[in-house]
Amino acid sequence: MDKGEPAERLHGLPSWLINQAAIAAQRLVAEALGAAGLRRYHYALMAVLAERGATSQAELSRRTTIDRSDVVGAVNELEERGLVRRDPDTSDRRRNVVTLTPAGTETVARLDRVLADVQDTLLAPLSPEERETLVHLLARLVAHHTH
Amino acid sequence: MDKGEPAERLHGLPSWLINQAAIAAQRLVAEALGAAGLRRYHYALMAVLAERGATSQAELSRRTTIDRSDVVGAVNELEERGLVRRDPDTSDRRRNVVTLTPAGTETVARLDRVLADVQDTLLAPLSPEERETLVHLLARLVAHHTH
DNA sequence: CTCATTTCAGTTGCACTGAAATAA
DNA sequence: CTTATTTCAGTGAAACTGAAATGA
Repeated sequence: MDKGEPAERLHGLPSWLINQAAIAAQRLVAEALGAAGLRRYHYALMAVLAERGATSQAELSRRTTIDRSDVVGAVNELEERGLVRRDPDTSDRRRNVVTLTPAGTETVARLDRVLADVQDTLLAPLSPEERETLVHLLARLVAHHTH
Repeated sequence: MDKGEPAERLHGLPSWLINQAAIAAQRLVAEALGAAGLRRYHYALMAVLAERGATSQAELSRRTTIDRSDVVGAVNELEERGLVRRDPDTSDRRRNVVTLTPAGTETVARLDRVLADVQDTLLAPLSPEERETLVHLLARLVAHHTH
């Protein structure tokens, strides 16, 4: 597709590299999830539900960093597809409690495997030690900028 | 703002970490460039022009990874602000040759410094060696996924 | 009263697609 | 005839903003 190297000026900017890496990552992830008719937000929400069980929408927002208002829409779509249930919380009537359905549990387990493969494709050029280093450095960056 | 740690399931996904890092990076960059009334695409184009001098739009697209059609719009906006000129290429009449104006040269030099500060803020939690490692690993990832 | 939760309505920048017109 | 360049028109996911309604 594109010949012609990216400019050195941009290539030397960490923010640009991170962004280009994110574009590659998102393309691979979108492709993989798209095969299941889902998007990134859907998986993120289901992953949290698989990990924590029944969770309110506000809590889903915090655990995924997806905005509260976007959680609404994504949960709607998951509900339509029969992958989650949304029930009123009896102990706090402001809240909805979201739960994976059996179909949702099955789907997220399958997507876990699909996404594991995606990680492998994404990190293909790096050795296991380098992958670990990268993940560690990114985790520290992310922690620093989200606290 | 947000208490509540991100889910472990997501935190263990390199693609998720890269994405979160990109969100932080883009927020800082957008904030810095926004003060000058510009966006990321504008800087990327001007950085290439500063580095290479007069360049066609198709070549700008390749060097920035910005889509050809988006280059059109961004160059329009830079032209309106008097930061670049767009002249027909006499030797290939399909092409436009884009050049930085004196004001553009001045602006991009200023933004270079602003963005250098942004990189420092972005990488704040990492030591100089760690920054180098991160940049190196990301560069290899990006190279692998854009060739 | 203040704060948290859900929801709606809207915005913005970014990445991308498809196709037309022009010219190499 | 095929390919490259510019441009237009439009799409889509993602991240975000502001505010209303409800209830702790």
